[in-house]
Amino acid sequence: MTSSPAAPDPAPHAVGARGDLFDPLCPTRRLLDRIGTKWTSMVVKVLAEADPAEVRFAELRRRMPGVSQKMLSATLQSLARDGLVARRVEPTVPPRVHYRLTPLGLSLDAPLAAVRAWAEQHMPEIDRANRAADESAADRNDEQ
Amino acid sequence: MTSSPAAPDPAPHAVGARGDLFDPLCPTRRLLDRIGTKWTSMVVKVLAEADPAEVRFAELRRRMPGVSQKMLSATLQSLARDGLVARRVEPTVPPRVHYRLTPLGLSLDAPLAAVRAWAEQHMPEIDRANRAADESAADRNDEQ
DNA sequence: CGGAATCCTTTTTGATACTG
DNA sequence: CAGTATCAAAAAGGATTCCG
Repeated sequence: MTSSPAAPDPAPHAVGARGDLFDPLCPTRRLLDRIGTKWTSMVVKVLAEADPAEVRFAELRRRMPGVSQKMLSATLQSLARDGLVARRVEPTVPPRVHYRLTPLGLSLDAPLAAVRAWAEQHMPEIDRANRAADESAADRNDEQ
Repeated sequence: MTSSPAAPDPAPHAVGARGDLFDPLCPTRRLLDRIGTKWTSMVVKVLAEADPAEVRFAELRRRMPGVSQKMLSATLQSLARDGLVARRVEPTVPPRVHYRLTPLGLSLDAPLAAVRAWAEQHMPEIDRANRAADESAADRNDEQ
């Protein structure tokens, strides 16, 4: 991925690694680099569906089985930097940190939901295609 | 990414690296792992917009500045395996290979177009948010 | 509690060279 | 032309430890 959500990007405005020699780093690519980031779109989904819109870190983690706190933290920072989630810290003695989607983040949920819907509808077909491809490969190995 | 589109995946049906101990590897995640793959969604876009629906490898490459032929090849293989693109080989002496979207692949373009549209509409906001975040960071460094 | 920092491993990507 | 193979670099991800 071009932009790194995990690392606090030392040179935030240096768009391409070696500069934008080629494509103008189209917004779509940049966005997909972000939402492709393993946990990003899940955070958006979970927050979009959260009923009290604000969710605490630990609770968020509980709702996303498999995230390490490092990745969740990095993902949330990245989303906050992008203005998609808002962070609120209660200055209590063990601090309580709440996250929620901004209006911008919420608006992203719509197109993502479309992708989700497509995935749920068509992944079986993709799986079938994969099995078919595997079989053909096996056939080619058998034919002698 | 969980599934590797570049490498011909030695164990195609082993969904999770350590098994699906947690989430059932929801279809959405699996799909996003694929379309997050740097070039996948661009191939879908380019092929969806191609007027003769079929495009040759070299032409495809020309339309996607920055792809290495290795990655384009890997991406196309992955998409073909998933049943999203069809491959047609003319058995001429230098072979001509054409790619086109399958109906399934074409149907994926719709949700992806929604994401693209969102990106083009809102990336300026995201950029603004990033600049704001950078400034705050700079401020925090200046205050002594 | 919510992280930040560090270390280490796996995956991904790109350059380059070679082939049917 | 359309790849494959190989190698090296980089990025992502996870585990662990430490801190306010």
